[in-house]
Amino acid sequence: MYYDHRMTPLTLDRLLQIGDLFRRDMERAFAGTALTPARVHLLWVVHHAGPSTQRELAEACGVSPRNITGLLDALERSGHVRRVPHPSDRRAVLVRLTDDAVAMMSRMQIEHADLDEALLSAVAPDERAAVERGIAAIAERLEVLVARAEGRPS
Amino acid sequence: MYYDHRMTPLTLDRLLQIGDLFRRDMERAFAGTALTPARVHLLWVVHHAGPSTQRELAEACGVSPRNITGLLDALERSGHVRRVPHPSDRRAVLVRLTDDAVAMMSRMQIEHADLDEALLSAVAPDERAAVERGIAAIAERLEVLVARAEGRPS
DNA sequence: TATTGTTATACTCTATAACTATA
DNA sequence: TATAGTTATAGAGTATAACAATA
Repeated sequence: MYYDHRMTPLTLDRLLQIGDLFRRDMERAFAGTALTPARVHLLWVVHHAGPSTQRELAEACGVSPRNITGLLDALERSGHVRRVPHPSDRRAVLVRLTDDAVAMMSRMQIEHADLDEALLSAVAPDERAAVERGIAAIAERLEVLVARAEGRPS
Repeated sequence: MYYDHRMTPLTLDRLLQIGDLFRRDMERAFAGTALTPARVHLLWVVHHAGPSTQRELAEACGVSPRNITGLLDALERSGHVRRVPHPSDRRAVLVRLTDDAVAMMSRMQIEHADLDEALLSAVAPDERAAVERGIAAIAERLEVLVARAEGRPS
């Protein structure tokens, strides 16, 4: 929560507020279950990438391999993923969603798209295309600025 | 990181990506110091609210009072805040920024506004007003949806 | 009796470093 | 020698519950 509560918040504050609201809502939605935002994100990555090694998942999530081990331990206990042997590399494992998890992620993907639509419907119809373009442009600009600050000019 | 990497990401994915990029950049910027995103956010709240009780800060940050105790312990050790006696309630303390922290937060506020401008300058000038309106509308809509989901119809 | 903040405890997310088993 | 994943260790953020001092 890095946003401000002044009379007229900066657009950047609004953008940060959106991320926080989303995360908080996800935590609430999964309260009492084994799922957390980090674990759901990992499921999301596996859902879209298909069976993957832990190394690949660490890369895709932008976290350390060790962190993936811990998240997967929890997701395996809760029955959302299985670790199966890699067919050609006995060091590695392939992470797969269970059938239940596949069904859950499919539902979640639909809800995600529904939420996207519900949010965009708050925009004036004749401005919607501009808003979608603008948000994409802002995200891309920020990506460039962050990459530059990290010293890897993209 | 709840966004997707498909060819044409949903606008919602872009919005979540923006929040993650911002947080990651802040972590990088403060690496090696005592500051973290949660602590900076707390400084930000104190900077804007003025001297406050821990109870008030917990409310403003949306976290437990116990959590504020821990964040303030670290910020006091690092010389960013002081706890001073409350003038009329001997149970409570007033949290104040140190002079150094005030100076730092003032600089940060300027940088924050500069970043806001840098991001919006990525938007076509004739669409900028629509994009600002649209993002505000999306944030407000999401706030309503989350409040409803939490069972406190706003 | 209610409130402010702390101590006690616990869980999650995260990281680095050292180690094992394989390549 | 390099890579995939785990064990060991540690720090940060978060929560609830029990407690002290004060209101």
